[in-house]
Amino acid sequence: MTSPSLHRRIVADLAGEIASGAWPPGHRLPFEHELMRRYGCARATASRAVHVLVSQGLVERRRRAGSFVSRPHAASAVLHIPDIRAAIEGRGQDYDWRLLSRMDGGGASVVDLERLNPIGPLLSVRGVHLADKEPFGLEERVIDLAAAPQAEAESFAEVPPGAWLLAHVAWSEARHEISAVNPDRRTAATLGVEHSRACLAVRRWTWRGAAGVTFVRQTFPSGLLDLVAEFTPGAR
Amino acid sequence: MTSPSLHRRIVADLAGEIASGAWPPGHRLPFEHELMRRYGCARATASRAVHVLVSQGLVERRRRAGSFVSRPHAASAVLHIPDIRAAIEGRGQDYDWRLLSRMDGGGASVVDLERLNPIGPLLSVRGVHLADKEPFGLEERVIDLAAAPQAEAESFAEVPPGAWLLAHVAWSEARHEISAVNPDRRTAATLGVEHSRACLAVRRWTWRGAAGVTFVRQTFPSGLLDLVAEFTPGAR
DNA sequence: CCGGCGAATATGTCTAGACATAATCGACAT
DNA sequence: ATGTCGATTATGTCTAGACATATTCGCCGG
Repeated sequence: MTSPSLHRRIVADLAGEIASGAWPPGHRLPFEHELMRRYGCARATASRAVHVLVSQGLVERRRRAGSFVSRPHAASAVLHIPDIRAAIEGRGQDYDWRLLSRMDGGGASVVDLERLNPIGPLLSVRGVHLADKEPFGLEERVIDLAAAPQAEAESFAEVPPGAWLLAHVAWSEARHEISAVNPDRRTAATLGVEHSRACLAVRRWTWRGAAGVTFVRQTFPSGLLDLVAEFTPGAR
Repeated sequence: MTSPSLHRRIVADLAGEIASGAWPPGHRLPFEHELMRRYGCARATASRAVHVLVSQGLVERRRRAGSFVSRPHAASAVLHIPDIRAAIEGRGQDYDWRLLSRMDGGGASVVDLERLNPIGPLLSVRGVHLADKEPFGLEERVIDLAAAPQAEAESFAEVPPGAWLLAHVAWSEARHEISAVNPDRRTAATLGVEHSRACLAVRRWTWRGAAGVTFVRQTFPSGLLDLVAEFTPGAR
């Protein structure tokens, strides 16, 4: 047993009480002065430990009142955004990208584009992710050329736009909406599935500040891709 | 303009440089001593500001080398776990819960149950969430009675087990898997939809430490429920 | 019984130090 | 060229204070 640092030990002790259920939501933590006494440390150290728990969402603090185990735990989890290439190769299959079309203008619904709030001319890219040459997922993407001017010179014939954007464009905010859909006629034909086949649809908007960077709609036939979200307090 | 606190201002300034793209991934932040000079503060204050960015995942620090804008940004987002009742009432509809069955033992696939790692006897609950008396989603749940002994005395005829568990049982870890499925015959009949109708399926395992608390499989016909995940650096 | 006011108190923020530690860099020797 | 070693340096951790500020609680008067 190494001894990392005192404030980490305090964090671990307090988190343990919470995780075990001994301190239920709403329970008041020991005051900083009590922690000082218990661990023989300065107030800054006790305070820092409790702040770590606050930043993890485990604890809420109120002046004069104290620190409390927070309730809403259940409301969120960390969603792992899959890298499609990695997901396919993780299944032991070969990854390929096939560009279907690349054109100026916005090839998405008006509602979706409005939410993006683009400021410049748009570029639309449509293509298929392939696993062992079989369709794995359809990608329909709109890129704001004001946010990613270099995209104009990129054909996206070899490199899927998702990977390209990740490497070339900074962004600060993203929103994902996940739903199940029956594919429309064109999507079903492209993916080689029936209209009746359930598909997982991910729509993602990406912004830098208030300005839209890109919107993408990805459609995966059922069974090919699972999205995973986890909640683990100590993580990060 | 109010002036909140100095370290918050430093955090905001640094985060702004990162969000704007001015400091790309890999860029080195100013040293703490440089921040002390620039803001006229003590080192602890500068250090605290950078630590906040670390806890947000925006920055990584290496001794002697300095602090750097971190790369992997894209890999995760915060998934909002919907409260089904709130989702339905948010649509302006009335919420209802109809219990279909409540029995001892595990009514789920062996694989799903193994992952749960239950330690006590199991209770299975099956029921439907209703919006304006129409089926909204099917819930099939397994509860480990060792983790939630009070569940034995609860009929779940009035209260859906999700809400009940949230209020009565503490947990520390959860895993969600989201997929699109075509409902099997029984599920389709219960939900009043065709087998061809795409459905969103959420499977959720909940643990306290290593011991399983509950496993649930929820199935929603397409169009009724969207899952939303967001990435916002300053959030929390 | 209720409402307002003041005192007590826990956290919020910050300073000015101190010593510890790991990583880097450069000088030096091989 | 290459490898070793020690000095340097930036962060890691912590102390012992200080003043600020929001809440709560109890007292007291109406």
